[in-house]
Amino acid sequence: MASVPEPSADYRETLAKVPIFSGLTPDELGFLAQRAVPRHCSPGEIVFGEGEPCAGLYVVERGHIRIFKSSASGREQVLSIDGPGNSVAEVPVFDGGNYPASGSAVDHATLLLIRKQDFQALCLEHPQVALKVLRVVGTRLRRLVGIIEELSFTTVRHRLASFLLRLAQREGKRTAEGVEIELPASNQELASQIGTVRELVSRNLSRFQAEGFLKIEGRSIVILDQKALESELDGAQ
Amino acid sequence: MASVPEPSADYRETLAKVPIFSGLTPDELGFLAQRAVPRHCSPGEIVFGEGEPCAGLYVVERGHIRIFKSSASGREQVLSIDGPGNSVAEVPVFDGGNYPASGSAVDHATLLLIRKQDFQALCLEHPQVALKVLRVVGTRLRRLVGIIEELSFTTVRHRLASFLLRLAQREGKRTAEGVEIELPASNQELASQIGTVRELVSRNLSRFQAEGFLKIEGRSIVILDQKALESELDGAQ
DNA sequence: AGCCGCCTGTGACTAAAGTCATCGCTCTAC
DNA sequence: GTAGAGCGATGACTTTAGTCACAGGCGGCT
Repeated sequence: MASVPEPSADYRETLAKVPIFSGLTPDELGFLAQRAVPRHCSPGEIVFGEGEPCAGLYVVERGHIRIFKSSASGREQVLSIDGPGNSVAEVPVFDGGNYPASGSAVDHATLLLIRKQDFQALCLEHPQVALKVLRVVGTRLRRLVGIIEELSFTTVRHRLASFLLRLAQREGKRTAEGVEIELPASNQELASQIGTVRELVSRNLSRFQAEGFLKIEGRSIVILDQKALESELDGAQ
Repeated sequence: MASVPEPSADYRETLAKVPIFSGLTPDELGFLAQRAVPRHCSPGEIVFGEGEPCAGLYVVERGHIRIFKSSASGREQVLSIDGPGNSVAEVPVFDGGNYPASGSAVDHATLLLIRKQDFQALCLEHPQVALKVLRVVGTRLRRLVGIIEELSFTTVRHRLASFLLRLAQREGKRTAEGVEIELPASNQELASQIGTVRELVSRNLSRFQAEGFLKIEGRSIVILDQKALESELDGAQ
């Protein structure tokens, strides 16, 4: 039964790994750790829903959180996926509004909730923390601008190519044939990450395969001709 | 020659009106005002270009700044338009990166540049300033999420309807027939604000007119049937 | 085994989005 | 006035996106 961590584990270790808390002393981390509310989520579970009042900020300890918008007709658009060491929902903590999008757990995830008022107090005492949050939010904002750019200027084919290349760069394994990458759990999920529907993902993947750019092996893919995929990008339409 | 303001005007007044500086004392405002670099821009002039290193944050004193992305093929996507009292380019000041998008003056605009290091110093001394910046950035982030939502889930027709209604709500004048609003200078410009091309704006406006929703009178429009326009929104497709 | 739920892949279709070319209007410069 | 630039409207067309329907595969469960 080694699977359960120490019952009343100290969260300091987790918090110390989070960039926005990197400048804090052990005491200060302890203060936060004491007040943090742990939460476990099963795959698919909603962590917070769009429009709900904001309880606070979540720090991801284990697993991944998917931030997304959903439409009336059931489509979803993923805004970001955050893993261990990331924080999510920093924004509504500061502007007082509700959550602007929903968050769900991708896999089994462990989170720490830092309550709004605790966090604001911390920022007033430690201005560097606020500056670090600004940096994190800045990155988030850049990512959103990137999504807008892709949605506004490019085709599904282009976005898929760029998605695959990004995956390859981050977690691709070099093999004899080419770079092997692991696709998201389903085409539906991939579709919501690049802003389209399941069918178009399937079709465009097949087409890439037919063109000899890649080889599909179930949920993993081998990129055979990376150059060709890259050349899909510069036309930028 | 009354067009030129006092040569060495004090910028404190301007800065005092900016939300992020609202908690500062006159002395502190004076400190900033002394270091601020004034800048005048003519209509269409580029204030900063995407990818350029960030000099600092701009406060809009007069006129309007248009923040936008442009594509290789010449299309543009407007991210926001900020007027007097707003600040622009807060983000790259904090994350150290380059400007994520370009900024251009819509009309004759007067700006104050607050240099990066001055502003960071201010935030460290006055944590509340950082918190206020976070609030502003939060608003910006929400707006971007809104754009993504519209681009990803809706049609041009829908976005146009929602754009007109937003305009009507903010600056519409009630008349006997309906609400009168003033369109952006050109259809091209309107197109980049809702993420499409000139022709589709023209066509969809005509179509709305043909359907009796509105009446086009040059660059201004009278919304005759607001309910009808609103009902374009809920289908959310 | 047999059924169910969930996923993929595809063909056939509709409907948006975007492109291209053209016409006509208006304003400005000369 | 006249030529040219710039913009709007519009028709004809191409391309892309999205929808619908259905066939099959795979795994879990009873």
